[in-house]
Amino acid sequence: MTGEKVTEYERKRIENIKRNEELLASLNIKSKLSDLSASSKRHRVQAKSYKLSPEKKLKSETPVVIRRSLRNQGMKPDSAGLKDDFTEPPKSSLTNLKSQVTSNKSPRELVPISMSDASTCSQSDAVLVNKILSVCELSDTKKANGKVRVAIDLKSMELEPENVARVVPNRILCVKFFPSADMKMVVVGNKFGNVGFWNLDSEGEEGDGIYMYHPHPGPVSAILIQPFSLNKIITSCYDGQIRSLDVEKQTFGLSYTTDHAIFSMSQRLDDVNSLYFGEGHGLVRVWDERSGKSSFSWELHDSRINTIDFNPVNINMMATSSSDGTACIWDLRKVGKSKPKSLKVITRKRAVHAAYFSPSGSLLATTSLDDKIGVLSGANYDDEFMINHYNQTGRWLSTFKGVWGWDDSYIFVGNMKRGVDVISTEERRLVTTLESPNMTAIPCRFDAHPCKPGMLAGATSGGQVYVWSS
DNA sequence: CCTTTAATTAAACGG
DNA sequence: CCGTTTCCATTAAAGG
Repeated sequence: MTGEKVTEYERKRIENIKRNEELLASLNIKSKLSDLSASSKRHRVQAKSYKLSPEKKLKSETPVVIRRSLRNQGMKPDSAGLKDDFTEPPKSSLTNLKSQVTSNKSPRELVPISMSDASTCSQSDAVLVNKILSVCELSDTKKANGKVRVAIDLKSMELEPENVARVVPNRILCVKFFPSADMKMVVVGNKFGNVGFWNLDSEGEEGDGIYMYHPHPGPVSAILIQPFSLNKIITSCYDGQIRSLDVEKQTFGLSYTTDHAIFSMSQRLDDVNSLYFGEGHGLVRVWDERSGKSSFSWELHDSRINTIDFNPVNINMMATSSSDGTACIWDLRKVGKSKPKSLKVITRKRAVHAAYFSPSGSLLATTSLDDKIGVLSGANYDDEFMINHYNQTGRWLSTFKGVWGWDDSYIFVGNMKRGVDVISTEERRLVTTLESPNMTAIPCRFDAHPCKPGMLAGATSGGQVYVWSS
């Protein structure tokens, strides 16, 4: 699509600007170090009251180039990530200047990064590590990580003030609950490559339950958590990396790297060793984690793939949504050298940003920039009804993606008036909007807690997370 | 055709 | 409280 080329140009331009900025930042980084480290402590203290944040942004010295403070990007004062898709790597002066003030690894480097190196908070994260590992060590009989499928009462859903927090700075692109009923913990990824953890069960514990790391140099596009190995958290990045956090080893390992952006990632329930991700301008790649090889790659779209999802019941069925204006359902039963068989193509007027199967697998919800949410149903997904829904989030907000709740009844999607619209598939209309004075910004990305009915996390473009609960 | 510009938009920050 | 800054979306329209 022509839009893609504009984006490419834009990216290139921004990269150059960023590079200049990095150079300037390096020149006077020493004078800023004290300020940066001093204020990084305050960040956590104020994390739950974003409005009163005392953080000071580093004042820009020149109005021409776009400048962002390292702290504003959630980075340690000495770490910096550079991407070089379009030009030669910045050698010489910049590299040397940086090496004078840092011995830390850049998140761009193709090696594992330890959690402590990636941590952006001064406080110890031992409580977080212990929490995750202790739930992992529960005996199988005590474990409660089964996915629930129940009807919920929308009226019971509320947003308590203590379930609001700023977990990371800036724009959140993805949010995910740990798939365990023994935990109320969300993980988010933001535009700067930060991965933030928020333990909502941190009552009586030290700190506020919020921990932040910087394992990626760019936007985090997806988060996967293995239901049966909760200590393994996989993240993908626009800068072409997939990292796998092993909480036991306390390292963000590097699973895959490419020059192309990774916009989406998913996993089949029956195969935890394969990652499916959308790479570049329409490629779906299947990566075998154990062999470290790409088992398949298919050119399925003409533009970026925004979501990949698997039918929870018919496990060979995969749905993709793309900025080429289509959403597709694929049959993965016969994948040899050729592409999977296309079972269904939905064509929309504009980019499609999500296509998710319902919990029973019999419905497919699509969200498109053409201001419609579509629901496919029927034996071959031949029936479709559309709901008008304003999806123009503009430049500063992540796009809306309608997600399913705990059964096939409802789809949850953000709206531009700081509410969560709820669409009933039974009534085929918008039935209610979740609103709360505690929701002071627009929630764009959602995740329903797989084991706790009524618990829904909404994430904003300002780094906040709202956890609604019954 | 391809390339480039402008306009749009919400929220955090700071004076 | 209000003006400034954000700048990895997206599209339409203008320009070559």
